[in-house]
Amino acid sequence: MNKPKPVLDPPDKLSARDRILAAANELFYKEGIRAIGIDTVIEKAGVAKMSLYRAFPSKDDLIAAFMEMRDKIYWEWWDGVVARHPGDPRRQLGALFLALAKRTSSPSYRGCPFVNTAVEFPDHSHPGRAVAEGNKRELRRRVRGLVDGLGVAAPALLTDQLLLLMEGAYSAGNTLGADGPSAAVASAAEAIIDSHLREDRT
Amino acid sequence: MNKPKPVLDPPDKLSARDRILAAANELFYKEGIRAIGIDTVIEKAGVAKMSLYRAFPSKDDLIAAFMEMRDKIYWEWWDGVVARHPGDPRRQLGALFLALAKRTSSPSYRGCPFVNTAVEFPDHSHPGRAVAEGNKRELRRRVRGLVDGLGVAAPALLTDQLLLLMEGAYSAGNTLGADGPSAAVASAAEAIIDSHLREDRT
DNA sequence: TTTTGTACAGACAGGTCTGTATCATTGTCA
DNA sequence: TGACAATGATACAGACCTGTCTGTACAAAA
Repeated sequence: MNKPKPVLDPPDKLSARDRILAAANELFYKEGIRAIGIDTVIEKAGVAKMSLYRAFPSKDDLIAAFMEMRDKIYWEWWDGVVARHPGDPRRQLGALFLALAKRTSSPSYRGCPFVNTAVEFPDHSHPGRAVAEGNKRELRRRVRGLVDGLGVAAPALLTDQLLLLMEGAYSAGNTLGADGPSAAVASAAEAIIDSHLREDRT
Repeated sequence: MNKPKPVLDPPDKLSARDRILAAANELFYKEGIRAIGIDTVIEKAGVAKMSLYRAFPSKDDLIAAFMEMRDKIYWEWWDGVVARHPGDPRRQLGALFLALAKRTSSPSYRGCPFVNTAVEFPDHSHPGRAVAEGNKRELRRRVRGLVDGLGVAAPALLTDQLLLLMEGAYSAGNTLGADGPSAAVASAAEAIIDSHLREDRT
């Protein structure tokens, strides 16, 4: 009888689960996971509390799902950039670092979500942190794959050096902001790669 | 009733304030600030709750004091490393990056406390975050000071590239651990610096 | 001795957190 | 129409959080 809500989400084809995940994605990234309570998530998602706990048995499960969603999006972005230069690892790396510089220099950038989750949850057995660490291991694996295509003498070293630049851009984008060092990441990668190629030639 | 306030701390026993700060330093760094409650701090410090609130009006004030303590320690460490090669910015940078590699490759390393606090508190007006951002700005200023001594053509760019490596070592030390890329930071810095010096020569 | 500053111990208030229980409502499809 | 699954609304439990309050102990200063 009492109907205070006029159901203002008409063709909301998204399921409650998807709306929850979308809300958590935004809130967790922008405000931090520990800072956001379940009530804030369900309010933003426009969903009942029980709908959340039916889809995710606990907050940790929601955090893990949030991380897995970010992981999936990340590699889709990665594949999209890499696909622009098929068979050319040198250009693929260049494009990745250029895209990275742009992304981490955005004013709304709040750091790498995987790093942030690792910071908020020191326990390695936390399901969210586990996904985050998996992302970083996969990142190392993929960069190594591209570096191997360059034919340098020390591919493992170059891989790690490039990873440092990527992680640095993520972190500096958060702490120093859009005017920070993140914009220099592409040129730094070029310099490092060139130094390895040059050494290879001698 | 003007009190001269000699404040002779008994050498055998730290003041309540110092014990609180020491406990918070350990707990906040190892477990995260939001994860640690006041009760945990006072229990570890062996101190009454009112002793904490007399020394620090609020938890935020304790966080800020923790950050300031870390900031002080950080620059003392920095000055100690730099002092080993007076008047030689090239060697000073090399020593800093070598020390950084060692520090961030320790198994107990949990990331840069300033970065971690910035991650946990997105609000720029938070007193703890303010100190953290100040530390990063000062870091940029100091690196720039050393780079200026190298006489390269693009000191601002080299500064930012080196900062990316430093931040990357901090971050990777946390997410990828002791076997991660952090150990490569010194060689990466050498390569970047050399590339600038070489370009300068041409 | 009296006063004062500092500290410990513990109860408590008021709020927020995660997670559960119960019931009402809606949309879909047979 | 009727059954059923998904969802909404809401109250609640129990834990934990920050911060306050009261009372006690002790040592140094006045």
